[in-house]
Amino acid sequence: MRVSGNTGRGVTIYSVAERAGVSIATVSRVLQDSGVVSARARRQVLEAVEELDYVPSGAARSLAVRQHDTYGLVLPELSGPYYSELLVGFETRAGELGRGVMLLLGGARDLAKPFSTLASRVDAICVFGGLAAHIGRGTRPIVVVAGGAPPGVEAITAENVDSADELTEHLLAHGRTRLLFVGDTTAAPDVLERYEGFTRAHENRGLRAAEPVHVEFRERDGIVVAERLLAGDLAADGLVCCNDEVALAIMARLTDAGMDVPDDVAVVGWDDVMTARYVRPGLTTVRQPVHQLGARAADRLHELVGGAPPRATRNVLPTELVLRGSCGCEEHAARPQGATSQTYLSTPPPRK
Amino acid sequence: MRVSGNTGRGVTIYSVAERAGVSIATVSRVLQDSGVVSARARRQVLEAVEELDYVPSGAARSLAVRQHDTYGLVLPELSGPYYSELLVGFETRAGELGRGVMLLLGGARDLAKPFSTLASRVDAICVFGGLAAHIGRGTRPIVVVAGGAPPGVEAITAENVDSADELTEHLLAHGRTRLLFVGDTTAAPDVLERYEGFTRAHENRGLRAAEPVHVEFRERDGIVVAERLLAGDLAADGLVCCNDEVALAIMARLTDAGMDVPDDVAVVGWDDVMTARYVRPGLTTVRQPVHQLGARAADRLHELVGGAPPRATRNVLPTELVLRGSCGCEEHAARPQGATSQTYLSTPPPRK
DNA sequence: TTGTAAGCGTTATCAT
DNA sequence: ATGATAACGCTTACAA
Repeated sequence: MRVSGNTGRGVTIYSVAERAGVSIATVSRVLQDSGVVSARARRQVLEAVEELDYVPSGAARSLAVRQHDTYGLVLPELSGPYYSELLVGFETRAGELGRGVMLLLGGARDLAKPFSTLASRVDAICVFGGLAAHIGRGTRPIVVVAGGAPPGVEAITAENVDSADELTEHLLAHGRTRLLFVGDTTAAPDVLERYEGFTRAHENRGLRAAEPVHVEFRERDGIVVAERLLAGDLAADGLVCCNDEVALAIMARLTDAGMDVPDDVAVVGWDDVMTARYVRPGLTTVRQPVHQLGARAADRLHELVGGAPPRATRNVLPTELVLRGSCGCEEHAARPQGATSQTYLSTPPPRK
Repeated sequence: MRVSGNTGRGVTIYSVAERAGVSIATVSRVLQDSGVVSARARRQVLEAVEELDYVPSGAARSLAVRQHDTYGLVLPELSGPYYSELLVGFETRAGELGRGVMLLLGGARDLAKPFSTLASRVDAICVFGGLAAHIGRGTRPIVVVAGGAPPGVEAITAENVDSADELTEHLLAHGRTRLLFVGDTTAAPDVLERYEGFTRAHENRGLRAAEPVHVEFRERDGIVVAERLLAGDLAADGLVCCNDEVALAIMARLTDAGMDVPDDVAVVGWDDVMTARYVRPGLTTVRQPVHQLGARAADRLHELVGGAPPRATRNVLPTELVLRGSCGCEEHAARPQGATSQTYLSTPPPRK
């Protein structure tokens, strides 16, 4: 039988109770704002808390209420605005729901151990599509964001096929005849879907789409493609790139070597990064509702934890084309650098 | 007296023990890899874990070991590469130390409650400079990163005064005579330090520095400054901006209006964002060791939790100037867009 | 309105 | 090598 419970050195709820001259139950009540407490008791407890500089043990609370009040987020990295915005959306919504966020970054390391450690500390987990394979056994509620999910696991993703189709058709309509898709379709489900749209646009015109040019996501990978183009190893009058970083790197290298974008070759990308509206010509790209993606994920986790059944159908959020000069659109070509001349193919959302 | 301990619905260490035909102590031993366990027992436990899809309770563990094995990170936002890199550095190092990371984003909301909730769930906290005021009472080990810390609290920051001095002197050496500092010196300690360097460079030449032009951090704020310049409300032949976003926005708007950068006015910034090397002229800027800043913070937290005494002296990390065309450097001015023509004033670190 | 006491699911100390 | 069992610090019926 415990007498004071205040055996250790740390200041606990027992210390506070003792100092305030009340029971630990009362302390808990005022701190949780639950139950009824006399003004006098409340004041004394608050005073004691202040004087003792008391910080409750989240672990003890979690254990007692059998809930961590924390959601986990697993991302591969944090370069560029994409992941950051996803994270912000997630964290913001989680905060609104009164939940904390534990972050796990994929990097190169083996995720198995970190992942299960994470699972032991949170109520539910949101994992980024490309990392879905790392998911262990399905004890915690999980949603996969931006990518395919194993059967039974809920998925939330931005629309890819249609916008890729639309973007490709746009290039085709500009009179381009030899389009290349640049991106590793095996690396991420998103990229594969974009290639599908690329293919579909060709088929709709009775054309046959070229095989994808597999490259990674980074700037240096774009350079490589540009070099191959310049060397004649690759031929194209239009490039549909898996993201803006690659697109921008290609554009820069090509321009650098004396080629003209979009006259010699049109270049388009995905993400609408900041640089896209600062380069000349502006980069035509696809803007994704990344913030909402994150927010939606947090929402769904919350509902799942609350006992809601997982959704069978994929949760798909609409994207929008941002037309600037790099695709060959005349009206944007002449604008000087820095002008944010652009056309939205769907209603632009308010920039947060 | 507890009989099975397995009263609830969840699968606990008791369920595993029962299924494996051993005691919970043995289960704990094999899971923690502590103590000696027979191969047979180990196998049975592992099997039971697998079959039951057992996820340990991090809360219970934390309570027992009186440690969360998690560090908190408090940031104001996540726009641009600055905060992201800080976060990545922090998370990476924390991961290496076997610690999880809980993230709290400042935004507009009141941080008091979220902050103390965070404090109850982690062993130590790293808070970004501008948010230092939100720190409650000092129960947990804390480090402040990129900014001033209250007395007694450890601080880690990038060098600001010297590099600002150097950058300003560089502009002065280019023959510029009317320099303006653009940034809110009251918003962040970092900005104030940069203005100090700006002032010092002037004093070293017997000149008097102009008062700072107070603006926020964002692109739109840069636009405002550019408009004032164009309207003649402000006069300058050189702009030292508190960050690249503002600098780029100004440059773009000015160029747009027919002015020439750097001929009419030189523009420099801070952070070396991606766009800085894609615009023409390239933006001269200061690169900060943000990743290391984060990593160092995680390291220090770890040491503090381990019982090390807080350091009295500020931990200052060196920065480097990145010279491109926007400051008036001839050799970079002529390079076509996209070329990463630049000069480092100190050894460039390997890009991670 | 307040207090008592039974959990919550681990770890770790003793015995055995 | 293994098993009881006492913490760990909190929440929450249930009593008073």
